[in-house]
Amino acid sequence: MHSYTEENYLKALFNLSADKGEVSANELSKQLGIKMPTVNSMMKKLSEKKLVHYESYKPLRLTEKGKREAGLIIRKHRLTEMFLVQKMGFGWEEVHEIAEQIEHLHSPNFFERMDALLGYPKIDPHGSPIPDKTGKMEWIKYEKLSSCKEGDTVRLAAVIHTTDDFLKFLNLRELSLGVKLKIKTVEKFDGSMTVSHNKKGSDTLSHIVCDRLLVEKL
Amino acid sequence: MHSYTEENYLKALFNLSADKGEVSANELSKQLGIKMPTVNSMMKKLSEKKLVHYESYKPLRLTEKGKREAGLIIRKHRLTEMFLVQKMGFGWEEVHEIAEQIEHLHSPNFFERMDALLGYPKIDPHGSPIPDKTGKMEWIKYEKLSSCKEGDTVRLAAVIHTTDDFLKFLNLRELSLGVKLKIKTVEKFDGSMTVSHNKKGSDTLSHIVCDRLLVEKL
DNA sequence: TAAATTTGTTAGATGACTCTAAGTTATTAC
DNA sequence: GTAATAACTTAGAGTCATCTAACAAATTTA
Ligand SMILES: [Mn+2]
Ligand SMILES: [Mn+2]
Ligand SMILES: [Mn+2]
Ligand SMILES: [Mn+2]
Repeated sequence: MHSYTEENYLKALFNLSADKGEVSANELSKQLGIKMPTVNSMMKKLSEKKLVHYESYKPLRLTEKGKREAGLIIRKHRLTEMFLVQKMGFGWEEVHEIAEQIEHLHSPNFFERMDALLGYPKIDPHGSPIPDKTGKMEWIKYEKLSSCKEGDTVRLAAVIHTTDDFLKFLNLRELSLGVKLKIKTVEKFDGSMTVSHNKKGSDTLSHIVCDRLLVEKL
Repeated sequence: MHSYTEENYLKALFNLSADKGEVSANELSKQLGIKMPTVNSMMKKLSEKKLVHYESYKPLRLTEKGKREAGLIIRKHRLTEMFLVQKMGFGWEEVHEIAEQIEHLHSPNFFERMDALLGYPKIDPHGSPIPDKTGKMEWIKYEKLSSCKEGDTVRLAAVIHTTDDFLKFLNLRELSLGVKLKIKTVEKFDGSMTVSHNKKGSDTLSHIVCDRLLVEKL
């Protein structure tokens, strides 16, 4: 088994290298709030454990084993978030901090039970895919709202870069997953959008907001 | 906040000193599976933090602050066990190990929510009292089944020294909390009892078993 | 009460994770 | 293409929780 600390490095590596497949020690250091020399020695350690490919002055890459282990931790994180929202009545803005702790519990039974009680969910409360029991994650390709055009009708499918503040902002506007949006206007000069949403009136969303909302075109 | 480790020392001190109000470093060492010198230095540390009264060669005593903090950890442990049984469908023999980990989570909201969903329970699945939000615990005085007499009718109220094995043993005999027992015979020479229980026939329970069952006389 | 045993303490070391300071290599800017 | 900057590595140290070995005090046994 890996330590709490090692698990956090693995998770950060997984999340940061999601697109390019590699990360710089620098990014990792910033993400974790841990100084470079510390990260450096942990990378050597994870390399010893065959979880990370480490070569001096080269970007970091998770091994297949590393990806699998990281996927399993993310699985626990996301199952937990789903459980907290669906079964314990928390808001989607409240669950991340709690899941950060619960993801490190060692109890296959506990997570099995959560999974079963939730009916084997495929996504978490923020629309992120839940890795399967082997640590594999199915990427669902959504579009950013910011890349949609006037007249498009879309369904809100996921949010990215979720912070409490951002999620509370969405709560206020009743923007939750599954909501249907019609794009009324797109401002040329700042990329802000006016969208109408269900029975409610219309809202104007800044480019920054639209960039963090993933949608499915209808 | 206290570390995971410190919390485990506090909890062990609380449980071991429940009756006499004090513990020897030796008992504590055995309970935790940690060698004496380690315990010794931790006691000095907890003494610095005003959680333990420490004097060389004297028994250890929790301070009022120490009792309160320990009570709060035990509260989290027992609320968790109750949640796992009542809301997640675990058996009473499965929950202790999981609760040992969850009791260390730092999230007032999480435990508040558990408490509310459970309807503010006063006892855990093994019949142990759940300390209140100030860490205070109401001791309920039950009798040991082993101290009851032929002809007594009692209700099973709690189990002590609960191990998985013992709880599974009780499961097989359908001995769960609340069950009504009538004491048919008590063997003089070994203290074993024959009890009849609800519709089911009667069971013979060894003295060791009877000594671990707490009952309420009816 | 003196000896033997148990319990508690001190000293010194280790591994895990973190840091700062000081170098080294790679990248970017001019 | 050199100089400046950024990224990375090495060296050395600190904290926390643990250990073993050796010694001291208290308790038990005879
Ligand atoms: Mn999260
Ligand atoms: Mn999430
Ligand atoms: Mn327990
Ligand atoms: Mn416990």
